[in-house]
Amino acid sequence: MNVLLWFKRDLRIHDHPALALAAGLGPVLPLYIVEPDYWQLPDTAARQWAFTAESLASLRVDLGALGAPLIIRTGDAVETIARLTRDHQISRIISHEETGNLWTYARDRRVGAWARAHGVQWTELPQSGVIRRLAHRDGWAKARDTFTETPQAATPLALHPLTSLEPGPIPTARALRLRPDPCPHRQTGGRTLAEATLQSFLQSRAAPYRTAMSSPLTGERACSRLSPFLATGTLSVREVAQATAQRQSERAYGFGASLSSFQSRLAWRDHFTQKLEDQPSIETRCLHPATEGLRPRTPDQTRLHAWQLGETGLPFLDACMRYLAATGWLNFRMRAMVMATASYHLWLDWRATGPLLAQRFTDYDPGIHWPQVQMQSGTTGINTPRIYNPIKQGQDQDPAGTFTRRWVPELAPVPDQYLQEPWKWDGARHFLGNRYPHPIIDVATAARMARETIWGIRRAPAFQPAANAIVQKHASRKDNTRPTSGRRFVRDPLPTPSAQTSFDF
DNA sequence: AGTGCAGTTGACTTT
DNA sequence: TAAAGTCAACTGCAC
Repeated sequence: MNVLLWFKRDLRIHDHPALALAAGLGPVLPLYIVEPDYWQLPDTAARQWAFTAESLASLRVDLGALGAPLIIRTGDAVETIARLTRDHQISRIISHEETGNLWTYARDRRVGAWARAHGVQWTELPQSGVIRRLAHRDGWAKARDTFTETPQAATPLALHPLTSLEPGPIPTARALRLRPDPCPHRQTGGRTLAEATLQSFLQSRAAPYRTAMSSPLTGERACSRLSPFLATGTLSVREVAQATAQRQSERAYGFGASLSSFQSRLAWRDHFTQKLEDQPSIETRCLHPATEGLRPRTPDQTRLHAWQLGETGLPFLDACMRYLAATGWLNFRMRAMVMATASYHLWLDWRATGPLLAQRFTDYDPGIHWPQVQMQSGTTGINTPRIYNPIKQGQDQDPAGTFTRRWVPELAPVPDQYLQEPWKWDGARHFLGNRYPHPIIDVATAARMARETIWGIRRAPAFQPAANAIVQKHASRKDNTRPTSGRRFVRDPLPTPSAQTSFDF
C-alpha cells in the first residue's frame, strides 16, 4: 500500500508518530504542501515563511538520509493531494492532528471530505497532549501528562520511497508574493539549531529562567527560545519535556526551580491549545458574548498604527513593539503587556490587533495566540482582567533603562529618572512632539476608564451564568476525577461557584 | 520617657 | 503573569 505522509507543523523525523506509522505500511511519499493562500492571511508573515523554509530544507536532508527525500508542492491542498494520490496509487494519508487557525481548520475539513468521497483513508495522530473531540476537561491534565511520559515514537532506519518524483523547490518569499517583512534578528530554523538551542538551554541558559524570564532584557537569553521550533514541529513537545525531565533527574545545582517552572509552561502550552481545538471560533468571536460589543469594531487607525509601530509615546511599550518587529520574538510577560495595553489603554478591538501581533511572531502558533489574545483583552469572561501599567512595567522590568534606550534611541537626552515618563521632564517641552511623540493616552486615565467599563459589564446579572458555562468547558482544574474503566471518567460533584472563579482560563 | 502623629510597610481585598 | 485600594502595625521624630 502506497502511503502519503503529509507534513504540516511537524517538520522533523524524531518522535514523529505519523512517520513511524507510515514507515511500517509500505512505500512512502513524504509531502509538504506550500499553500499560497495561507501565506496571504493577515495573521501570517514572511518571517514565519522564512523560518518554515529553513525547517523544510533541514527536513529534506533528514528524510533524504532515510531514503525518501521530502516532496514539496505549491498549491491548494485538496488539488495537490488529489493529483498525487491519483498519479501514484495512494490509498492512505497519514498526518498529525493540527490545531491551527480557522483557515487550516476549513482546509482540513475540505481534505477530509475529499478523502471520504474518494475512498482514501486519512489517519490523523496526536503529537502533543491536545485531545481531539474532547468531551470535557475533567481528567485532561492527567491524560496530557500520560502522553508526555509515553516513550517517543521511534525514527525508522530507512523509508521505502515511491518511484522517483521531482522533489520540487522550496519557494522564495518573492515567488509567494509575500509582503516585505524585515526582521534582522530573526531566529533561524532547522533541526541542528533546534537541538543546539535545547541543549544550551538545559545545560546552562535555564539556570536563571524562573526569575529572568519576566524581563525582556534577561529573558532574551534565559527563556528557552524553543518556541519557533515547537511551532513548526522541528522539536516535539514530548521530546522537549522528556529532555527536561532527564535534566531534572540530574539534580543540577540551581536548576531545580527553573526546570520545573519550564515544565509547567510546556503543560500550559497544551492547555491553551486545547481551548482552540475545542472551540476554533476563539479566533474571531469573544468567548463571553457580553464582551462582544465592548470596543468599536472599526479601530482608531491612529492608535492602531502607533501601537504597531512602537510610536505611542510610552517608552517601554514602544521599545517592546520595536524589539518584536526586529527579532520576531518577545518574552511572554511582555507579550501579555503589549496585548493588554492595546486592549485596555488604547481600547482597540483584539480582532484588529491580534493579527498584527501574530504576524510579528516567528513562532506564531494559533493554539496559543488566540486564547492568550482574548485572555489579555478581558473577553473570556472567566479570568480577572489584568491591566498592566506600561510605565510601572518599564520601571520594574528595565530598571536601568538599558532595553528602553536601546530600542527607542530618541530618548537618549532624557534623564534616567524620567525615562519611562519623559513628559514629566523639564526638557520635554522642546523634545516631545519633535523627536519623540507625546503619549497618545494618559495611562492612569485610560486604565481607570477600561477598568470601570470592563467591571461594569461583569456586574450585569446575565454575566455570571455564561461565565460559569465557559469555566465548565475550558477552565483548568485540579484533578477531581477518578478513572473507572478504560478511558471513561466519572465527574465528581461540581466545585462551588466561588472555587470556580479561581480557576485559570 | 511616654505619647501623639505623620509617614511607611506589608498583608489582604477589590476592581 | 496586575494594580490600586484598604487597613493595621510599625517607625521615626518632636515634645
